[in-house]
Amino acid sequence: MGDDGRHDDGDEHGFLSSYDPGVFAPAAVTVDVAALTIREGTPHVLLARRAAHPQRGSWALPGGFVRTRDSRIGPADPDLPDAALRVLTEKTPLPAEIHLEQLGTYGALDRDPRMRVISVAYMVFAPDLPDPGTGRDTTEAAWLPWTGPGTGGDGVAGTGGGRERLAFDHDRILDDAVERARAKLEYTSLATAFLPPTFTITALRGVYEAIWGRTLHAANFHRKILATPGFVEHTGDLADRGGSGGGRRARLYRGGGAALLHPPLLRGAQ
Amino acid sequence: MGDDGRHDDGDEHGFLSSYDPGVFAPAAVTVDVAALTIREGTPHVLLARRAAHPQRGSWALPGGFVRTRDSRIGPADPDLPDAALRVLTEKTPLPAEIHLEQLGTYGALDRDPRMRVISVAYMVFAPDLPDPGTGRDTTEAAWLPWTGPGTGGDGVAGTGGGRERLAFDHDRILDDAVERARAKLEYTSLATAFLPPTFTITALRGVYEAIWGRTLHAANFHRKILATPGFVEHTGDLADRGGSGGGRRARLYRGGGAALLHPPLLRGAQ
DNA sequence: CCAAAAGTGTTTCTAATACACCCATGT
DNA sequence: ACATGGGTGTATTAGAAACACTTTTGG
Repeated sequence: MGDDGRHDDGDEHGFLSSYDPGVFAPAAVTVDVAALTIREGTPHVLLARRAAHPQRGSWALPGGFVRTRDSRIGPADPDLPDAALRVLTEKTPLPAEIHLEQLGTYGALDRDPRMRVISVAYMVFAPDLPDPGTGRDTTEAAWLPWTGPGTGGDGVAGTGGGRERLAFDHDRILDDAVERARAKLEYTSLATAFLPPTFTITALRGVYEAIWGRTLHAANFHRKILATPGFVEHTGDLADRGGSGGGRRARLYRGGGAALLHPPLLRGAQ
Repeated sequence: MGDDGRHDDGDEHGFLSSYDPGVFAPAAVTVDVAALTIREGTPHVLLARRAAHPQRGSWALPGGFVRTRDSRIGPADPDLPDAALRVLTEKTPLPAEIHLEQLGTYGALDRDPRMRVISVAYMVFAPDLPDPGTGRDTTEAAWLPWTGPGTGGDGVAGTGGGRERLAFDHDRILDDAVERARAKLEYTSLATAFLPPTFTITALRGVYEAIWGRTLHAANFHRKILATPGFVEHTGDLADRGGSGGGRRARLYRGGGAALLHPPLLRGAQ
């Protein structure tokens, strides 16, 4: 912010009142949210059909313009995370505890045909949530599987589990989000964000296997988790038996305090 | 971007021509750059004195508004990294190869007193560069030492090597940048970005020691670097002896192709 | 010769991996 | 009884850390 549009030698108060934002050709600022969860062992993402042009009818990440001042639509967003949560709850109800973090900002001049739109992308990691009903704005929304980088990259729908391409550069944002999630599983306790408040070690392993896309050695994983201080803590309870064919009841854990894991869980060799 | 300010049932072309950005109260978008280097074993950051209000005269990260359309000031920035490099080269000349990456975006409603300013922060990691002359816009700029989180946190200048507080929330951005650099040294080849094209293993170790703020075991570090595939490759040359008291001449290396390190260099125990 | 810095050898210890095995529960 | 999944024991191996030592240079 060293380069101002106006050079003013007056006192600070005089400057503030005479400031004219118009000279900077302000851009529109949006937030887009890549909300990830795990269903049936594969990553899913919350998508919404665009109700308006451009690219009306395409799937897109939930998003919307950042509100910079109070209006009849609603109050201004105090900060960017508030805006991200707001656009997300317009599509689906969220539990009280939700993991939200910034992914990055996308601002190529031509990424939106209307005008320069600079989009601050957020990631949400959530446990398996119910399917969204038709939202407040009557836009269709759904949790859809993410099956690999460039899911819609070749634009072919319905082949090999693919999905049509997302609107704007949202395919790239989504791929960046999954790649970030993969990396953060190694050295943070992020995986617990995909699970309900209490969970089993096997469920935790399922998160790693779904996001990393490969199986892990169950016995060693179990030990490694318990050997990492602060990752999980035992609740004292056992899981009530889930349906199928037998097996010992697993112990229940909840997330420990630690955000960073020492040592990390490396996915190098296996 | 699912929430548009205008609900239009017409065709896409009609929508584009009738679109009115004004309804969204667009924010100003800036880029701010935390350019880091290492001098005499401690991290330094490029700062510029603010030439205009608000906070005129305070040190701040180099920054400026993103140009969203061509004007007499200059052409529009094609993408955000272009804007970051532009505002940085206004303060100091840069070498051809420069490591630039996005840090994050800061958009709290009250972070700038003029209006809502959303700032996309970038990081630059550079080898030791000459002191900037007085820049094109006559703003004073200098490489100043970063001595710890909250360098200016208590607002006291001149005590304990401290520095006055930076403008806006730039102290926080700078601290976030250093913390990110610390983490990335572990699992990427980022450290080489702080060095000239060829360097010695000892110089590489100096980068780790400066950023992590502690000494490392020289012999084990040496072996570990050479055991990490793709981190460095030998040039075949030796460093020409630097001044002081004796010592064997070190081999010269250049950066290898690898961006990610397997295994990582953990700073856990040592 | 001596000090200083680069680089290698070697021992010790810890942690990752693989695999065998026991425990608890459902059918 | 037996299949299934949870959890533990243990041997093997790879890597991290500590320390001694050799090599090469400047004074």
